[in-house]
Amino acid sequence: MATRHWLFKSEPEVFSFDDLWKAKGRTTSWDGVRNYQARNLLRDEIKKGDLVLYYHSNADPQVVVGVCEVVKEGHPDLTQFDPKSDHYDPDAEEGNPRWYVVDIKARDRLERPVSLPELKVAKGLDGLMLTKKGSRLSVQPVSPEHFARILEIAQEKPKK
DNA sequence: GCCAACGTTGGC
DNA sequence: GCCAACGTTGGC
Repeated sequence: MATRHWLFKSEPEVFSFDDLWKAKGRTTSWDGVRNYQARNLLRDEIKKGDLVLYYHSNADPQVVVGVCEVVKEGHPDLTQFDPKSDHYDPDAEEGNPRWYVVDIKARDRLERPVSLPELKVAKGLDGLMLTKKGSRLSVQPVSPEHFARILEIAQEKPKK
């Protein structure tokens, strides 16, 4: 199957691309997703070898900063069973997990971060979910064309 | 800090 | 099953 492409949002205050870069093996489990649409993608759609754009939301500025690779496909998010976790879900049953993660490994830092305003005005990114109004999904599909275009923009000089 | 957009919950 | 109330996300 062809490699597919995704975009994951993270608040850098919580877990930045630098944090991932410094993590053991530059790898982390993408835990804490508590939205069913995103869960379905993590559990069913996102495959080993897929590529992920790492996006900093709720940041100043909001930027795409790096590329990661999926190194482990959907498996249960253990934080749902941990009462001490912020992501604890009292309704999740052992043996019948409700929430899933994939593991991602940081692969490349972009030449430069590409900001949300740039993505909005860039040519060739029509229909990108990230720039749609009201699009809050924290795990989003990205078309191969859009993915390539964003990497290309990162190679270009920043526009003021 | 505000608030629009959207998702979830729960009463009926 | 409807929908109002509430909670969260995330841009501004």
